Amino acid sequence: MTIRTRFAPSPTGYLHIGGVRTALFCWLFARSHGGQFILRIDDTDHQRNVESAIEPILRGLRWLGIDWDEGPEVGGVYAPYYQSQRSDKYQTAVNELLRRKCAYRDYARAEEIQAEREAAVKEKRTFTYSRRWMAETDADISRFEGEGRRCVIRLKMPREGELLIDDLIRGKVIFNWADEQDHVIQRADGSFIYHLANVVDDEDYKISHVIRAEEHLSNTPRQIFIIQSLGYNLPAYAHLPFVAEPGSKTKLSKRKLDKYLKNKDFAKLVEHGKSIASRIGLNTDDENFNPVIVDFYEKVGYLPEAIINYIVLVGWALDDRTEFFLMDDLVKNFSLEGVTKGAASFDPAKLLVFEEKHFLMRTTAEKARLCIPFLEAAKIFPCEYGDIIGEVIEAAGDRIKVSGDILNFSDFFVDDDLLEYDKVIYEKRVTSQPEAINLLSEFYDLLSQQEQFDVQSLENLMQKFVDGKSIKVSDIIHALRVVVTGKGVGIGMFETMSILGKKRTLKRLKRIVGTVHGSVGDRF
RNA sequence: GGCCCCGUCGUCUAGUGGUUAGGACACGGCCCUUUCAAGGCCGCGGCACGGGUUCGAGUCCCGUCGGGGUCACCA
Repeated sequence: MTIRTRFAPSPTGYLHIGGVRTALFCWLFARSHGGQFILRIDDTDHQRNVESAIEPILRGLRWLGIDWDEGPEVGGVYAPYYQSQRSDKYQTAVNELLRRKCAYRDYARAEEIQAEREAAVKEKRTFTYSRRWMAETDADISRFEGEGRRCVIRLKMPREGELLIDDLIRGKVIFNWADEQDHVIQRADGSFIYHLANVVDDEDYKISHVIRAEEHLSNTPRQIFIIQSLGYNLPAYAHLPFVAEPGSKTKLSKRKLDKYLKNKDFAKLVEHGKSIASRIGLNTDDENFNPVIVDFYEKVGYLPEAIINYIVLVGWALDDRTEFFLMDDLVKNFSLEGVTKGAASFDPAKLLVFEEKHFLMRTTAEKARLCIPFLEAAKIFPCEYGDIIGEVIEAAGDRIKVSGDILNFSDFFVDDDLLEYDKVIYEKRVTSQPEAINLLSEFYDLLSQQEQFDVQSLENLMQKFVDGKSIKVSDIIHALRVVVTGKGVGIGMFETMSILGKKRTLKRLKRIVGTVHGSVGDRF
């Protein structure tokens, strides 16, 4: 049997991180068995703007390396892959269900059904529709229509017996048919409900394994009823636990950002993302600028393989020690048996660890290629010092974990006369230190006579300088850092000067100690 | 509330009757240190509870408790 799985997103306009996990597991299962992965758009209830609402989803999946064999933009033998374009198939199925008396026309008004439901709740019993407005004969139909009623089509569910589902992840799950409702499958306006469309599509597309989130487990019986009624092939089911909120078991939701921000690690993730996004002119107030949505990571410069590596481990494990995976490793090793049953919460801190590991694996040239777009977006590139980017990246080492982090080192690329200073740090390290300017001034003179500008020579020079004055390196180096880089933190000071070179280092120093041996200038 | 699912360190997990319950992240301490990272070493920390079954239970059974999902003319 050919393994065929599918991921069926609704056109919501964004790709949820939990959706990614589901899609990834479906994709991995198909790929690891030499099968096919199908993408289908569940747009039965959305009429407008479908194209713009699925674009972010398709782009997100592609960015992550999750490609589809059949579906939007690639077509396939069972096209179309949009539910909105398959109404004729659904109508045929509904007619057949009606013919086989597995479904019926129901003329109840919404309030009438509601009244029955409320009565059941009041009497504390399971609600079971009386089928009072069920029409199975032409006489019934004309009578109800004579009363001005309109009908929906409902499933005529069994009212006794059990259903056993053998789920690949949960094992055997038993449902009582009597607990199930006569669900609507076609609305009064003629449109179709998800459950019906879903089953018809899975049959038509020859889906062998339905791998989806756990929230669908409860509505599997009604789908199996349709499958059995129509004589379709029963797919294998695998219900995945969902991705939960940080530190909780509740399903992760895009709309609860405010709540998640109370989590320290989550807040840090957002903060970090915002600091990058704001520098490249992105609107960080956009509701989709949110770590629950995949777009966030792409915008800030995360590596897709890091997201994949992290998210696959939320609810799946190979063994007791292997954590680092590339896509190929996953295709080789993935199996549904490794999927865990409990909901697993999203851990922003651990995600960042995977990002770091994957980023550090890249060569300097690759990192540069990833970082440059951010410098361009921040209008720092193109610039005349562009060729030192490789040196900066190497010196920065793991201080750059995400491509956008290169912006923390933009001071290397700005014009020496336009360097901006962190006022607070400047005050602390220079203005409020009486000796600072004099020391820097003397060091400036030494530097200007220095030929060798490599790290070791500069370090030796500094050592000699402080030894001669009976002070410590730390008594001057902080002031030196602010003056040369504008910041209080950064890569090693001698590396910094070495990368900038003698000319630029002196130029920057001179802005502050320009009035040699003089007082603090009113530079800003 | 009915039905269904789930329950190992704070978090992600390994564990398929006999383990000093393992790893990773986070956290704490020490070392290193010109800042920030990183790195090295050490440490804290868990089988939800109660009954069974068994020579022996995190692992099997029952119950309790806790968490979650679902009960739409949403998907």
